[in-house]
Amino acid sequence: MNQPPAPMKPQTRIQKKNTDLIRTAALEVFSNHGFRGATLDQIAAEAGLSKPNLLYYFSSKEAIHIDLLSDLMTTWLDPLREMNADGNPLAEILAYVQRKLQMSREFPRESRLFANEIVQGAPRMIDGLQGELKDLVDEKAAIIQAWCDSGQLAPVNPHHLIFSIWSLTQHYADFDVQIRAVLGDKDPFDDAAAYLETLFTRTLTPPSE
Amino acid sequence: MNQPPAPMKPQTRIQKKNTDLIRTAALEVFSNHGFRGATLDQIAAEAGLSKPNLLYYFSSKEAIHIDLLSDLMTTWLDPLREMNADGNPLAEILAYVQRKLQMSREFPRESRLFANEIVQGAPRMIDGLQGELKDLVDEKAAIIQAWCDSGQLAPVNPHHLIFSIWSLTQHYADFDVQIRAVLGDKDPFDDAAAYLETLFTRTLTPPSE
DNA sequence: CGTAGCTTTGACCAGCCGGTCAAAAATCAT
DNA sequence: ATGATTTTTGACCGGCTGGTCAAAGCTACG
Repeated sequence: MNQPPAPMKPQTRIQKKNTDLIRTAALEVFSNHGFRGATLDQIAAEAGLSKPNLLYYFSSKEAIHIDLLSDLMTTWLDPLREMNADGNPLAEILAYVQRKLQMSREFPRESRLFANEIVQGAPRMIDGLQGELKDLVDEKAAIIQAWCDSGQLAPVNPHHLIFSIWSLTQHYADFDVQIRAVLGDKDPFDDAAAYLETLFTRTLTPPSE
Repeated sequence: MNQPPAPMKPQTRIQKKNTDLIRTAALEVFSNHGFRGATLDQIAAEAGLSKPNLLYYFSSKEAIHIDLLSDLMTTWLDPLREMNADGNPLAEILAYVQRKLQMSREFPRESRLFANEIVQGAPRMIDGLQGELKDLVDEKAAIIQAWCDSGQLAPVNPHHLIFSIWSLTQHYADFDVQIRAVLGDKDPFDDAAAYLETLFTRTLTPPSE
């Protein structure tokens, strides 16, 4: 049989090499231009392959995009999963903030891919958002609520706390151009880390008394 | 002479009506699909005009987009311009936060148009970012710095404070889909307003002593 | 070395999309 | 009313883009 091995795990070494090449190239192009703005020719050029060769490994442009997004959803939530109900509340949250900021620094393409998709209504992610993501957020929000109730954290709306962490950290990847336009080309991440540490410490430290 | 009146101010009543129709339609389509994802046919349909008719009023698809963006840049910065060096520092900043959040609530399309453009590297806005926007931000950052120095605000990095206000407020427009996926379809803005009030109050209230 | 299966590609296609144009329709000035 | 001007549109075009296909090249293995 001659069937392109698109949806299943790659098997031969050359299949693994080329699907990885394609994923990397597609991430670069999709994150810079969005789904509709990206072309298969661009992705092929970036990957150093011919266009029909891309379509030998993935059945369509959309298949590549979906492949990237489904990978992304899980890895993107990993830092939140690590938040531990048994740790020190403030330390756990500050560590989560720093992990998330670190992801914006190391993986800005992934962040922008995500942002592009959400801003345009997440047509290809809505299921994941309402399922995996909502469940995890609700679970962690309950933990934060418990921390507030026990007086270990100053009282806050737990869901909006999580939204604010996403917002503030991803902003440094997604709006990178704007930030550099204002600050010049100096790397903003060290200052950002210090600022966010201060902001969340002041917001969450319970009133000493 | 027969010259399309595209770049100058509309004159006849019918010109004003149709350019406004087109702007409204284009805002809807561009904000939902991005520049590349939007088509002239979509915009024409949304405006209730024929495609050649669009191009009678605007010389190209890009001309419509640029028209929207240049309007946006100034109105988007208005809330920041209103921040008054002579007012009460904390109150001034909290009022700015609420104005900006209100804009996300009332004009989510404008916010998403802006976000789409920035995330993809702002190819058509970079000049405005490095000019008008940078100048205004530097000016207001100096005011905030003075407030911190005089002890009226807790010390913070002024530029990153401004970034955080942008990030947190625009998030509720740009990532609306994600927020509603987690919270359900209940309007999140009232809770957001309360949360942001708390967050910035705690962050900026100087240590009482 | 031969061959069976995996990989690569040049040539091609149909549909879409931004944009043009000439002519028709509507509007306006007198 | 009527001629001049503005507005509208159907028909069309060339280039791009996602995707196909058959044939050629390559690899692994007996």
